[in-house]
Order: sequence, then structure tokens, then C-alpha cells
Amino acid sequence: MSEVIEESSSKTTRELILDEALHCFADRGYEGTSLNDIAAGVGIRRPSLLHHFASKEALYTDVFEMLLSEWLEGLEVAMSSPASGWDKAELVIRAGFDLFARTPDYVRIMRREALDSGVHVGVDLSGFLRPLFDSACAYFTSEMDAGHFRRHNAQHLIITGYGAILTYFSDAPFIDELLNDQALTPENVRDHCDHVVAFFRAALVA
Amino acid sequence: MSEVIEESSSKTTRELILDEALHCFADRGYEGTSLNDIAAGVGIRRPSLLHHFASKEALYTDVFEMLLSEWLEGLEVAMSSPASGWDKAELVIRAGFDLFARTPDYVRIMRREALDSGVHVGVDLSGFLRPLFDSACAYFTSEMDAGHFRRHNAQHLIITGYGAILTYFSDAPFIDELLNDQALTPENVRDHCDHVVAFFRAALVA
DNA sequence: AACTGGCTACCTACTGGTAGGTAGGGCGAA
DNA sequence: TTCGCCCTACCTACCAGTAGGTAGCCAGTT
Repeated sequence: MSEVIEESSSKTTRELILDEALHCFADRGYEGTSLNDIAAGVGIRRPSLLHHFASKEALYTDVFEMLLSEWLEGLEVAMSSPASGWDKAELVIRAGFDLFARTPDYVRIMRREALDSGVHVGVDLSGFLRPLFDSACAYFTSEMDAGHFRRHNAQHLIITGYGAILTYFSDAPFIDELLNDQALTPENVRDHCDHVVAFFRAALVA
Repeated sequence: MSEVIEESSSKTTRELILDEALHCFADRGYEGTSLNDIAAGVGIRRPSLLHHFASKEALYTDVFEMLLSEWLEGLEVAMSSPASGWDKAELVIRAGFDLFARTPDYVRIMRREALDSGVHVGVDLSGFLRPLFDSACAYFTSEMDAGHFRRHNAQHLIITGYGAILTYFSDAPFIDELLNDQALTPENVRDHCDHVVAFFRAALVA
């Protein structure tokens, strides 16, 4: 049964294209990536790539939906945890770090998409993330009402956290240069995660 | 003296090109902007634009150097203030907000450059910003040593602050959608600035 | 006369996408 | 089993459009 061997040892061409496209789009952006680049990375010609995806936009949208489903899954698991108070906030922050460290290419695509405000992608990005945002706001508000957290505007708080965490991964090449070190080694990611956790704890827990 | 009239009532073509290029590059990125776009925005043809700038890269580099000199000037003034302790940190944060709110296009270009890790621009970005980074680190470290601030890793702290502040401006279109509001109105910028100041104060000042 | 700053016309390289062809595997019918 | 057929996955060759850049002309100023 050759397909068993194929499934265990190698991916389908379609999956190889998605992987290569993810990497190229993250690295050079939508406009900066040509279908020839992606096809060459996979080892096929452009028309063969277009046999698997109807257009460049369709390919990008598929990559982006991969990203969204993975993030939604990863974050919903953490956010639905039965923990409460600071424990839960820390759990979500650490889950976010794990998620982003595992898939830094996704972070850079998301950042590019935020900069371009969704001109390339057909999906409704903010509609997709709003539920997460709203439930995070509700959580912090209720914890502040209960006196467990210092009072802050919950929306601004989430945006600040989103920026602080995402930037470490999206701007990693730049941070590398600034620190003269590799930002994305496991130890450095853990160190920065510990710092962010301690920083937010100091700001939130009286 | 016609140049007096020109300076007060209208800009030179070169300056008009720089302004339009700044806006286009911020909006659609380097690859996403064509020289035709910029020329059309100014009201001339592409070859005429290339009469003023040797190439697309040269134009981009000039735009970027405008950005750097403006930022360096704005931040150095704040950082060289004789204030101390938390007052000085708050002063620099508020100066950064003012600066970024005044020139949101610069922020988006900087973010794109951080994502691309400086492939388009000829200047040494991290070499330019390192002195600012180092002096900020030294300041926080000495204040923490003196017991004025809670102990944090200064480098991580700066990076967290950089991400938290920059993101509000670079991702403004995305935040607009998330909040169903305009992130960059003067009131909203001030509100967010107040929040960031309060948040960092809570985290740093025991 | 010379310079400035614009123009049209053109170049080459490359883009996303299409047309048409082919090697080969899977499969039902003879 | 073998023949004929379809389908998948790839290919080469090509298309129109657009990119950045160049050559050379022309009008107005100095």
C-alpha cells in the first residue's frame, strides 16, 4: 500500500505548496511573493501550482484560513480553562507564547494583514477574532469588578497585551539585530515570556 | 525671491514626491507600491519622477532617512530631559505617542521594515536605533538599581514597551475594526496613551 | 546658450493566468 | 489478462499587462 508510505514519509503536493506559500508570504509579503517563487520552492512549475489552487488569492486565503483555525483552536482551549483570577490570565499568555513560538510565520502574516487591513484575504478577520477579543474583555472586566485586578480599561489592556506579545515574534529579525542575539531560541522565548508574565502580573495584581 | 513664496505656499516637486511616496509605501508597502502610483499621486509621469530620484530604492531610502531623522530628533529631545524617576519615563512615553500620532505613516513603514528586516533600505537601522535602545536600557537599569522601579530585565522591558506603543499605530486599521471606532482620533489616542502610562506606572512603580 | 523639469516612446524583465499536450495510474468491459 | 478510457498531475509555450528604467525631445527660465 504505497499511500500509507506516502502519508507517513511525505506530504501531498497540495500540502507542500501550502507550507512553502506560508513561508514565502510570511517572509516577503503578498506582493513580494510570486507564484514562481512558491512553485520553485516546491520543485514544480507555476502552472502545476495553479492546478492545485485557482489563483494566487485563493492560495493566500487558504494559507490564512489554516492560520486562523490553528490560532482559534489553540487560544480557545486556553481561554475555556476553568482556572480563574491571575492564574487564568497567565495561562492564556503562556498559551499564546507557545502558539506563536511554534508558528512564527503565522505571526508575521497576521501582522502584515493587520498593516494592510485585510485587502488580500477574503475572510472577515476582525469578525473572526472579535469573539475572542470580547470574551477576553469580559473576563478582565469581571475580574476587575471583583477587585482581583487593578482597574484598567479592558479594551485598551487587551490591545496593549496583543501588541506586546505579537511584536516579539513579528519583529524578531529586528530584535535579533538590536540584541545581538537570536530572539526565537527556546530559552530566549521562555525568558521573554517570563518577563511579560511578571510585567503584566505587576501591573494587574495589586 | 520666488523660493520664499514656494516655501510658504507650495512645496517643491521633490518634496511632493517624498510626501506621496511616504504615504504609498506606508499604505501598501515597498513591493505593493509602483512608481506609477506615486507619480500619479503627484500629478506627473514616472520618468519625471525618476528625474528627481535615481531609482525606486533611492526614493525609498530617502523617505526612510526622513523618518529616522524625525524620530531621532523627537525622541532625543525627550530622552535628554533633566527629569528623573517615573516622570522621565512618562515624559518619553508621551513624547513617543505624540510623535507617532503626528506621523502614523512613519510607524507603518517602520513596522514593515522590521518585518522585512531591512532588505529595501540601505541604512543600518539597528545601528541607528541601538544608541537610543542602549541609553533607555541604562536609564531603567539605574533606576531599578536605585530602587525607584520594580526589578525587570531592562531589555525585555523596552521591547515590550516598543511593541505595546507601536502596535496601536501600526495596526490602527485592524484596531478600528475590532473596536468599531476610529483608533487614531485625538481623543482615542490620548485615552490609549493615558492607559499605557497608567499601565506601565502600575507595573514599574512599587 | 544652457539648464531645468517635464514629456512621449521605448526597452527588458517579470507578473498572474491560460492553452494545449503528455505520462501514467485506476478501472470497467471484453 | 488486456484493451480503452478517464482523470490526475505535471509540463512547455504563450498571452496580455505592468514593473522599473532609459533615450531623447521640447518648452520655459535664467
